[in-house]
Amino acid sequence: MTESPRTSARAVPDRPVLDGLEQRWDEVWQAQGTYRFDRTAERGSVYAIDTPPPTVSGSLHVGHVFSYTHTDLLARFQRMRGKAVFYPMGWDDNGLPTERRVQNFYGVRCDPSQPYDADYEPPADSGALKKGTPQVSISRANFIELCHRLSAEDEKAFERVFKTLGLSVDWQHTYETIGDRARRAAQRAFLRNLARGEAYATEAPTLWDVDYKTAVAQAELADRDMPGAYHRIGFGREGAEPVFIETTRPELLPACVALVAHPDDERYQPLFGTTVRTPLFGVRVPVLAHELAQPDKGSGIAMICTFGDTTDVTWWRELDLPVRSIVARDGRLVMTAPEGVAPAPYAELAGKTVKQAQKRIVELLAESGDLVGEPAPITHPVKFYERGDRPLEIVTSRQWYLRNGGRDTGLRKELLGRGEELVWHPGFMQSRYDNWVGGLNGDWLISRQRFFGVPFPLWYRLDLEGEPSYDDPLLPAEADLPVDPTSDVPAGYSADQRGAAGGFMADPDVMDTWATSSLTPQIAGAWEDDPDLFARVFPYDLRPQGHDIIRTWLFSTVVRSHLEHGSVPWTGTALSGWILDPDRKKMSKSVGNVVTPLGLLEQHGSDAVRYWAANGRLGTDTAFDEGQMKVGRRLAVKLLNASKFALAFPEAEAGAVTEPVDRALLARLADVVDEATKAFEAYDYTRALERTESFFWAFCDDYIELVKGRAYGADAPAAASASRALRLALDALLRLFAPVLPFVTEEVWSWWRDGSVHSQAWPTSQELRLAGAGTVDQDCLAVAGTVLERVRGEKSRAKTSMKTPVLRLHASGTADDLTLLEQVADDLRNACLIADLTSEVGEGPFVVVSLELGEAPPKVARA
RNA sequence: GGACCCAUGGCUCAGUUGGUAGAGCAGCGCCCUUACAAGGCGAAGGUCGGCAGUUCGAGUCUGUCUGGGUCCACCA
Repeated sequence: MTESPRTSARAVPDRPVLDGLEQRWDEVWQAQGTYRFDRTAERGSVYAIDTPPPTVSGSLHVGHVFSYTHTDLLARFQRMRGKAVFYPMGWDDNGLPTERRVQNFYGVRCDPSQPYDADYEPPADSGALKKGTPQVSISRANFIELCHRLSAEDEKAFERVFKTLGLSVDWQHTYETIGDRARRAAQRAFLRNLARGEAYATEAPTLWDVDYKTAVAQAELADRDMPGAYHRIGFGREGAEPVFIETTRPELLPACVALVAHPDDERYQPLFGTTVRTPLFGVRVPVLAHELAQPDKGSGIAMICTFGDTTDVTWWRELDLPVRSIVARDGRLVMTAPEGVAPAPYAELAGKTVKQAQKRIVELLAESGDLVGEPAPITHPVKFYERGDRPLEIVTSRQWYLRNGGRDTGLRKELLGRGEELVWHPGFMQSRYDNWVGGLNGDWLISRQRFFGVPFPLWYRLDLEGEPSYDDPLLPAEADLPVDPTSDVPAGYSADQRGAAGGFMADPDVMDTWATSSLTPQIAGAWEDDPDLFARVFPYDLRPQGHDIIRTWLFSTVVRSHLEHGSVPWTGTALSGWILDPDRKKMSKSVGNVVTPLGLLEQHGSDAVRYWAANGRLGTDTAFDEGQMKVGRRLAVKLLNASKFALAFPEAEAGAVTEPVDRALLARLADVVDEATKAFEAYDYTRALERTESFFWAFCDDYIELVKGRAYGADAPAAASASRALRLALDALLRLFAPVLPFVTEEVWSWWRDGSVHSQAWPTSQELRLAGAGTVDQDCLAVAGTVLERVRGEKSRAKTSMKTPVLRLHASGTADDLTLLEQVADDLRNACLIADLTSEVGEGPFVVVSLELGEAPPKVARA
């Protein structure tokens, strides 16, 4: 492909092409600030978007291209409707994904006990590390430096993809979730939550990832089917047969604190109130009754361990049982047996992983005869951290929580009410929200025992023994935020008092990434930092996002806004669907990594890829379909060529649309504008595109063919009417296509118009009706279409060229039809090469009665 | 176990308030026609997952079943 020659800024190229449009127009848009937010606009004329900050942990994938295009379509429509569009971009670079990427990329591990090394440099061949390369321990500060370094590189790459894709983001409004502004907002919001009693810390059993060594929240859980086995184990009784339980976690036997059966279970009623002895470890545990025990499960009686699953936690709490923990935070069994547990057999398990311990204890139980029969294999769902590799354990630890209605019916109702206030696109997605909020079983655990995150902004006083007092933390002033309590010093203390008796210590934890992400409206809108801006954008108009994170991002954002501002964070939300493999599965990582966004954009062109994305309705999963991209590319090419044709004739004076066909075309286009507008207003960009596209192809195939002869012809007024109508139609069409095909429409616009098409007003039917001289009968186009179709059909059937003349054509229809025919007769003679066009009044619809083809013209070799 | 979405020609999908189905792609045939051959034109191809209802009439409303998919819950 060669670059189209362009002699001046306003000329139609001889051979227009799509290649290179992305770079050329992105540069112009950035230079001219085409998408800059007008921050003098009043709230009423602002359209504010709470853009999803993509996770910066590698590369964007096809799904991003898909859903971010959806947002851009809506943004561009709103902009053309006269709104000042606030369309920021954020980078979600804090949290575990970045840590994991840094670990793998540089082959390092964060060890908070290491001192900072100012001269540390990661290995030069980073990024090509083989799996299993031993990780180098570096300090927390060095680790965080690497997080910043790597995420900054990724963010540059992401920005390039988004610009190539043509997102009309205002790149002057960007933020990072680990940036100062985000940390300040997250800490400020937390301090206010704390002051209002919405945030609290407590020591309790929590779900724990043994690899990441952090607590995780309910919203981050994922069930995975895992192989397991029921082990039937006997518990000894004084002077009676043993009681048999079945468990999938025999390794937790040393942590057993009771047995439990349903109160109505007659088999076990005699045992309630008695005690039994755990095999191997000889601990005396009570047999208790609780409604949660299911008689039909296993043997109907379960062992309660501290802690095997969340039901254990419930039993432990409600039955007021002691703690006998054996699983440490690294996923290994503690070295010392809990009190009362026989040390000898336990010593065989100490230090082993849960998996290893299970293997050994099964051997021990088999040897001792306490294991009955062979373990019965089953497959059962096991809770995982959604990013984790090993099943979650439950450990007791001190954690921060934020009230989210999980333990408070009143708050839960209010939050359901907020969901009701939102306009959901599509509407059925609200049930996801309702399901989730209705099913919450605890408050939101917001603390993480990690490094690259927003630290909790507080310190604890140390008493004279050096023990922290958690009840009255030392808090920073809001004006001092953000703070890092591990390096900053609380007011009234000096740095050398850190960790000293009578001094202070930092809260060691960072916030859950969602605790920051839930504040994206506040961060992007510069809450408190720039009250003027915030007032112009909040509450936002739109939250676009994936439907998989309704329970996390969407819900948590509603929670924060409800607590802090007493309102919804936005008035509407648009949920994009998944990208599916050609075999209808969710787009797999492997495919997603092979098909890189930039590669796609380069191969098909951004407009073509956007066209494919625009065909995916909100909330609907869409197949990854390069065929659709080819169709989109063809559409863009067609737009270039049709525009070139439409602009080939001299510009006529205003009001020169006189011919019925021309006026009918504009009238039909006016209807299309109305439909597209209505669809876009309802967030149905797909329908808007479909209507526009359908009109456009008819415009090319029928209308242009019909008026071509007249436009080239010598009848000046008639030619002027065609030229004028072509330009009016093109003008409106370019604007209708502009949200979907920003590059090609801008290119064509630049051939004959000033400014950017993206700054123009969205077309209205009114302007077309005015230009097209009011209401006209569109049916002459239908009559012409009937003739065109028939003539093409006959020529095709006769396997002859479209240049073959029609000697005679005879049509029949109502008197009205024949009047319409008369209006288009000249154009039809030109377009179809009809020598003799006759008609008669007849019954029924307009129809071509007969036609006779002439001789095909001699084939002439083209130059 | 609870909730939600989907099921229309080989493939991907339209079908707005109910009136006997539309498009694109693929396949097939034809055409170098002065905007367009990485193009254009044309013909063919479905009775709308099954069943039962409401209705004069249902792809389009109700119930039910089947088959996909998703979310949540359970997970001794």
